[in-house]
Amino acid sequence: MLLKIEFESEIPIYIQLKNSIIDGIAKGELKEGDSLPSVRQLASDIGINLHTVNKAYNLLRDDGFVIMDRRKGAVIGKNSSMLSEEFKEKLGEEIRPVIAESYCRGMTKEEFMSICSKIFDSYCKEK
Amino acid sequence: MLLKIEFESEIPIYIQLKNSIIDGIAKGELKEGDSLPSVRQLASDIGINLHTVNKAYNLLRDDGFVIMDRRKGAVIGKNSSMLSEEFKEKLGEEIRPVIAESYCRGMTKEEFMSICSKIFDSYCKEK
Amino acid sequence: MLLKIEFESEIPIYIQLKNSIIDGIAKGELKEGDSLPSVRQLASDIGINLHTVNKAYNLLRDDGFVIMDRRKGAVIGKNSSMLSEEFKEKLGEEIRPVIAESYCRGMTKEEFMSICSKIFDSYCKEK
Amino acid sequence: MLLKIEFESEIPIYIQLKNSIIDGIAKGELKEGDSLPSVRQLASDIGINLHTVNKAYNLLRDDGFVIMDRRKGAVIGKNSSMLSEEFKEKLGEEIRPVIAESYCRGMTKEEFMSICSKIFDSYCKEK
DNA sequence: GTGGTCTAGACCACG
DNA sequence: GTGGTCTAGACCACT
Repeated sequence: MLLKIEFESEIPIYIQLKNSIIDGIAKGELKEGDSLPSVRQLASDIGINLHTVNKAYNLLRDDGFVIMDRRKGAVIGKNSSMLSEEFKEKLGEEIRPVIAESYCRGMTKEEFMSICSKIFDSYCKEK
Repeated sequence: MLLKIEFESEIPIYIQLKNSIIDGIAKGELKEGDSLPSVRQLASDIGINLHTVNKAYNLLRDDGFVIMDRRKGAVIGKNSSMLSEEFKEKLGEEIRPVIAESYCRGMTKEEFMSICSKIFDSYCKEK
Repeated sequence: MLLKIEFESEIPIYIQLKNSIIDGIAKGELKEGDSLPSVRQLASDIGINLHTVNKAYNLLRDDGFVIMDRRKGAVIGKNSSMLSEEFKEKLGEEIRPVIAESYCRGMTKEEFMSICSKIFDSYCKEK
Repeated sequence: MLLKIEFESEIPIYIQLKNSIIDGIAKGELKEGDSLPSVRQLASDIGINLHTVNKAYNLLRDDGFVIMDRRKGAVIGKNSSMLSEEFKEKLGEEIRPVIAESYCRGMTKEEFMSICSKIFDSYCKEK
């Protein structure tokens, strides 16, 4: 699996890293039981700080995507029953301003839905 | 129009403010030509620093939502033809990780689309 | 002569006004001896403050483009021998950063000179 | 590279700073990949506030001259394909009043073009 | 009165 | 140590 980090981006590296791994899980490239590279390994591979990788891993652990094992390091957990009401609320708050801006800029509902649909399909089909 | 700012939020105040105003435009509460409160007025109303308001206004100006009129201060601009390819790209990059996480957490495409649809309708119908 | 003022511009109105009048002189629309509208007249025509017009007129007077006559108001002066070394210096300082940026952005000398040439011709020919 | 700031000038410090850096790029003193001093460093060197430096850096970033690297701070970006139509328009509007005034003051086209030519060459030759 | 500029100092997120 | 955010208060240019 290939990790792309944009150091120029305004998005923090540890968030990009977290998103990349979730993206990998969504695409099926990372499956339950797969182990992630060690913090040190990944940090030196990408050329970033240890703390940065650590922070990403911890976030993934907090969200249930990853389980930290003392021997095996970080392994992908079983992603089930993670669809809490809390997440749905957070989701709504997150996409609301995006939708508002899209609407203001003149995007039709159809176009917006179409874009979402394509992205969603890019995960569903490959699995 | 009522502006809600959550000071405890991790989202910067000036971003919340910007989003609130775009939300107001999307809802039709703010229309082309309407003038916004002065930076000082709004700052004291909300209880924040005027520079924070200023930053939000400048971002809105850069995005074309607001025009700084030398006589009237900040007024809502005409939101037309702002649907650039650049924005669509940014939009895709912004929602992709949100969709990836939703998918990983077990959300179906139908459910996700339904949530988006409701939010979109909350703007469309009131217009 | 038609005066265009952009209230949304970042350029102060009194500067725009001054530039417009100089533009009119350059185009030959305003000639020596022509009288400008009264401060009150022009202010109400454009819909701006008296002080703003006054400021523009005073600048034009300071630069020798206009002479303030107690009876006739502001009249266009004779624009000759105003090519001081001081002005040439100021000119150089003013266009240097413009040229630097143009060059950095990849504009060739030919293209830049061509643009200048066309603008210059727009004044020369009409006279 | 030496930065000259005139505190008595009517031109805002952050604009002078921005122009100085673009000037440095044009002269070839600053090349792609070179990193700029940190905002704090530069601010204390020049003797101004760090926010003023920050504003200049952010403008340069918005214009594509500089990239904010999360690890290395501000670095000079690749200045290519920045010659948009938008810039050409802005350029024309910016130099038009300068040319108009020069013409009114009796400057010949040849003299004006000669001044521009010399300034342009001062950048070209050193590259 | 408006926004724009500059200063000063604080805290935080990031790496 | 980096830039980002926020506050506070000052002065100025513009209208």
